[in-house]
This record gives sequence, structure tokens and C-alpha cells, in this order.
Amino acid sequence: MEDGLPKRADLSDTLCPVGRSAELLGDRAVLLILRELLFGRRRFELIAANTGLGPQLVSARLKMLVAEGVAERRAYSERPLRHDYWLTDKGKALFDVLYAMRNWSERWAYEPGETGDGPAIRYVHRTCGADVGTAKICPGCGAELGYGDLKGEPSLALKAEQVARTA
Amino acid sequence: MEDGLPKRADLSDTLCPVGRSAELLGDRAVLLILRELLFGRRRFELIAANTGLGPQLVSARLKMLVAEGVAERRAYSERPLRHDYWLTDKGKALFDVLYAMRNWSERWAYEPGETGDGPAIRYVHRTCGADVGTAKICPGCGAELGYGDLKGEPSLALKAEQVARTA
DNA sequence: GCTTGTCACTATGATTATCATAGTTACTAT
DNA sequence: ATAGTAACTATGATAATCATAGTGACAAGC
Repeated sequence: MEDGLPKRADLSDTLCPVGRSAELLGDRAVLLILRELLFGRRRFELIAANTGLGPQLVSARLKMLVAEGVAERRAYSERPLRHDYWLTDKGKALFDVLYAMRNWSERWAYEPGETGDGPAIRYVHRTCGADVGTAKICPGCGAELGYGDLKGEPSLALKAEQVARTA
Repeated sequence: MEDGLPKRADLSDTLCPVGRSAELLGDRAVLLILRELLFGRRRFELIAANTGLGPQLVSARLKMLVAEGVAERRAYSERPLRHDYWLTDKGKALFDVLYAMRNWSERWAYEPGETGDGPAIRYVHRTCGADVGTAKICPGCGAELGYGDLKGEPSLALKAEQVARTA
């Protein structure tokens, strides 16, 4: 392997929409990298450090995400020549999936008290300021919540973990 | 391996909610099995046939899903003794994630005309009858859409594929 | 009462992906 | 000239997956 996803029974041509996205999203590395990109962490080394994935895996998956049109590779410096990765519109639309994952986890994946109190990440609607909790539509203004609409505030415990990871 | 998920860098204790669910959902087999369970296909052989996964993988993942409290193993016949798998509330809540995946695919994952015309699966809100398209809240009555609220009608092309798979 | 069939699995060996670690390239800064 | 930084590539050990075949418990037909 060196150019993307594992080669298993191929589901990319199934007509089932869940099967199709499962080909892309049913991969731990991809989900973690998308998380980083959605949070605006675009540089290779940052992604590798925050996800704990080896550079070979990060490299393979980023290439695949670019090939799939989910991400774009851009030069952010000419000398020295350096590249980073940005989500395309197709990639940004995956926010909904990761947000649903986050909501599920906040409700079902923690022991009581594990995150201090309150959620692991608190999300606030940028346009109206309401704390959205784990809602799909803003409890403050009723708007649908999509890419770019929310501002996340990690709990102290999660912040500490993130600092430890990149140190 | 024989008792669940691959043993990679462990993320199940990360405080990040996306990381935590990625440990569960970042696996093609798990997503496909959840799709089957959400569609009410509960028997082992049906799941194996519809997903195209080998029985060893199906077995390992179902065990893990039961251990995680996402699914439950029930006897549906005493003689002969036969078991099938049901989603728990924790499992049913994953509907939101798979529905987000479906919505993303319908918008981004098909070539024009690939599904005939219209979506690969048409969803109708059970309580008000509206076609929900790819909305997060019902365009007919404004209700939030969750597990059990929708009735799916696969396109002719998808139906044909499903029949071919189990034949 | 013996064969065939069904269903939920388990066993096995070849193939393929992942992990940890180290190394490379192309520059900048001291 | 040496050290540092960022984005990777290379390598070998380990671990997961795939395809295929087989098992155990029963039912149904001849």
C-alpha cells in the first residue's frame, strides 16, 4: 500500500449511500485527519502529532483525500517550499458526520464525571451565541448547524490532553 | 485477533469525542453492520450476505458491538437454538451518524444519473409523510429526524443490487 | 434412520495493512 | 559548518483481513 486506502472488498461502487461513504469514513486514520482539518489544523506535522498516527499513514491518507476531492494541497511558503492541507466544499460537508459523532459520544461514550462536568467540548453558535449542547438545530435561534457555524471550547481536561500530545 | 476491533494505537481513552467514536466507527465492517442493524436486518447470515464481509469479521465485530453495549444478542428460536442481534438505545442513537453519512453521499458521492434520477434511497417522514430529501429537520413539519422516524425507499437500481447480493 | 438443508458460527493459511523507528530532502538560522 | 524545521519516504516486525472450508445442533423429507 502506498497510495490511499487499504484494498479490501471494494464498496466504492455500491449504490448504497452508507456503503459508499463507509469506504471513505470507515477508517480511523481518515476520521482523525478530518477532525484535524475541520479544526483548522492543516500542517502535516501537526496532524501527525495530534492524531498520534505515523507519518506514513498520514501521508497515504492525505494523498487519498486529495485524490477524492475532499482536501486540497496548497503551498503556504515558497522558500522553503512547504505545503499544507485544506478542506474542499466536499470535505467541509463532512462536518455534519463528525458533528453527529461528537454528539453521540457526548451522550453515550463517557463515564459520569469523566470530562469534569459538562461536555468534553462545549459548542456555541457563532451567530447567536447560544450554547448548542448536542442539538442538531440551534436551541437559541432555530438555525441548522453546519460547517463554520460553531465555536468549540474544549474542557480543561481535554485541553490538557491536547497540550500533552504536542509536547 | 478474535474479540473485536483491531489493536492499534488506542484512542478509546482520549477525551476527544470524535476520537472516541472514531475508535468504534472508524471501521468499515462496523459501519456496514450498523447499517444492516438499523435497517432491521438482524440475522447473522443476512448481515454477512448484505455486507459482503466474511463470517469471521462479522462474528468479531458483533461480539465487540455487544461488549460495547451497542447491540444485544437474543435468542429468536429455542429449537433449534438461534440468535440474532438487536440495537440497544446506545446503538439506535448512531442513526444520526449514519444518516449524516447518507446525506453526504447523496450530495457528493454519485456521478449525475448514477442512481437513475432522484436519490439512491428516498426517505419519507413517517408521521407527516413528507419526503425529507437530505434535510436534518423535516421540511414538512419541522420535527427533528431520528431513529425510527423515517421510511426508506431504495431506488430501483439499489434494489436490484441488494437482490443480487443475497442471491 | 439417513441424507440433505439451514443457521450461526470457528479454523486455517496467504495476503495485506499498520506501527515504530530511522532516514532523506531542502531549505533557514546561528 | 552545525543545528534546526517541515514534509515527507524506507524498512522490517507485527497484526488484521480475505477466501475458503469445516463444525455443531437441529429440522424436514424420503
